[in-house]
Amino acid sequence: MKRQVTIKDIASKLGLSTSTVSRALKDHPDISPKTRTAVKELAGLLGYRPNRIALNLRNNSTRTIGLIIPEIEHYFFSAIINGIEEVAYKNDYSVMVFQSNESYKREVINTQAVLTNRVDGVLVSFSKETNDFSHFQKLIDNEIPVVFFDRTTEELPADQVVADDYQGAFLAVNHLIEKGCKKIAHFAAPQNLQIGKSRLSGYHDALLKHNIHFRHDLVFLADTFETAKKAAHDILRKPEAPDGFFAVNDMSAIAIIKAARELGKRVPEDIKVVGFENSKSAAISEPELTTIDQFGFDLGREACLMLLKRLKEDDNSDFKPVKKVIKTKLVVRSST
Amino acid sequence: MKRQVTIKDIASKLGLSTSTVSRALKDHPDISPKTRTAVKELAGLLGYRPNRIALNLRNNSTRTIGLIIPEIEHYFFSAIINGIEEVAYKNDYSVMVFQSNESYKREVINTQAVLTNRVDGVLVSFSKETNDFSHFQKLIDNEIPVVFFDRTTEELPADQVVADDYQGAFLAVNHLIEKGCKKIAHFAAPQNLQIGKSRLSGYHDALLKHNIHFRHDLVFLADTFETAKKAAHDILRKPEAPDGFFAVNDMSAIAIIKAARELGKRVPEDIKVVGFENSKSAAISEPELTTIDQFGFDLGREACLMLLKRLKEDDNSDFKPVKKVIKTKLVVRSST
DNA sequence: TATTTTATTTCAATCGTTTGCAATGTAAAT
DNA sequence: ATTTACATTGCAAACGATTGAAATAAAATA
Repeated sequence: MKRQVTIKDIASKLGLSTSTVSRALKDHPDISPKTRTAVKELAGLLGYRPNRIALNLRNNSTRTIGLIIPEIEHYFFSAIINGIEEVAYKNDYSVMVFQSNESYKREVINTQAVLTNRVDGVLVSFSKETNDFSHFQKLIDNEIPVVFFDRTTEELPADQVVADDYQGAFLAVNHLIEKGCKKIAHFAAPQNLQIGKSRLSGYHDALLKHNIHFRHDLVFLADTFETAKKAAHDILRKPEAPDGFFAVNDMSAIAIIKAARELGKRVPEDIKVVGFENSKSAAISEPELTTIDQFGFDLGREACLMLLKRLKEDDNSDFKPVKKVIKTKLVVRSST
Repeated sequence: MKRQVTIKDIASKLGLSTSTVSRALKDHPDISPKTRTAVKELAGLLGYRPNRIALNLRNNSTRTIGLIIPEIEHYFFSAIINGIEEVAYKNDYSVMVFQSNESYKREVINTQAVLTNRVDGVLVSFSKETNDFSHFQKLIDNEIPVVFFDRTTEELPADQVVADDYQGAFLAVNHLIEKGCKKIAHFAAPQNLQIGKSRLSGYHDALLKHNIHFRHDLVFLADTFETAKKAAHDILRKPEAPDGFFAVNDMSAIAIIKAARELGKRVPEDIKVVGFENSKSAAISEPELTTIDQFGFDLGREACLMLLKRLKEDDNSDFKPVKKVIKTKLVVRSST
């Protein structure tokens, strides 16, 4: 690696001390106009750039945010990263990305990586496998601000940003009922995830509102394309199959539509389907998918803003976790 | 921020010098077994973690890779990031992500950010707007290894990893011809991008092979869903509309299918469509899209491996840029 | 016992920048 | 001409860890 131009180089070339150069570069009033311009000129000429690493060491801060996320290759998460990066960029922060790949073990390693990299703060959406949160507690113990988004927990004293999952689910199921569905199934996420619970309870309460009996045997654990396709096949083959489906995400919903078509059922005539996410794929599927917009970009933005706010606070002795809820929206398309 | 435990704390608590502690922690043979175990024990007790920032400064290296990418919210790029992060993770590197959002201006700023953050190397796929590469040249001038992927240029002395765009395009168009298409249109990417050129020439040569005359008026600049949808609408309404379409990416291809359906044309009976990417959406569209698999994950892996290899080299006086081409594959589905 | 060898440990510089305080120089005030 | 004030600049320590060279201690040899 080529040696970068340092403040020392400028100093010696000008016969000055490093302190003077340092002050000149940042317009310290003590420095005479002559030396200031001379320093700045030479700095420009040599292409001097302050060494961030040295500053990091001195200031004990890296202006870097760590992001721990299940998988990037998922529209919702990439939308969130987009929002995060946008805010970070505007505030002159950089983002380090760590994928857990839905693995608890890897997530623990990620938290360590985030620590060794001495990031200023961390944004987390944890893996489906995660039930123990002590690795995140360790971050908090190190006084590194943590903001959870989407996949969050109440067990830790940390800020949260989530979509209004309950409201979204309620809207979705309410919509199905209004469209005439009598028997509505729910393809749910694992119940260790708060989003799994909230969406299930939104489903539950929407049924309740319309005096439809909640049935445990209409709730299925199926939150990926593959599992949902398989489950939908089984369910739709039965005589008394549901006429409405509320899936915990778009991929599962699309899998249901695919399965229905394969079995010769028409969507939305025979069965109606609502997803959750409003991904690109939702607008592409045939018929186009009615879904709940989760506003991933905004969620990312808010999470990052919240973290930056924490980073500005100097005193966190009276820390009170804040929970921000992003309203969701029903997007009606032709699958209902 | 809580002060972290340092080597100094351990030293003073044990009545030793920092040098001894440092050596003890890394099993230096000079250190006596007694002190070594004592140091290690206390280090474990206090939860000592070496300060990476201090090491960064000393070693003038951050074990960090900068990634400059047009947009994360695009399946192909997120697949690439996934591959990159995988390799980086395994080699104990971290990845900093910078989006250009297809903006030249922002891309220039990104290269500056990458410099100030003192990353060890950079992976780049440049924006559609980029025609001038001097900002990347600046990275190279600073002796920061740069590897370009997907969107690359021959103008700079840097490694490249690309999909075999020519071959992919050739396969796609050849397939359309074999399926009986007589008049094949191409929805192309901007021609300042190498991928735009290569895919066009693959299209051109496949026609040539089958003695089909290449017609300029069958090539359209349309590489997004919106532009493609609009173009397809216009084209398909004409009397002598094409019976085959080769689109530069899946989104454009899906837009063509959507437009065709809206105009009452059947796919694949009336027109056949091939995309490029093999995104999640390709498997979801109706009919499912025949496409070229670009192996984004592998492309990301290879690009990162290539960069890491460069980082290991100490002497780059006889630098010879390497270009790695990832073979593509035709994935036949029901749109042809 | 004196001297050499060997095993441990410490000193001090280094990485690049910042900053409180001391030191220098110069011009104004006495 | 001497003191005072003020404007500039330099010194040195600090951030945390590493490392060549010097220093000390202990053990081995003569």
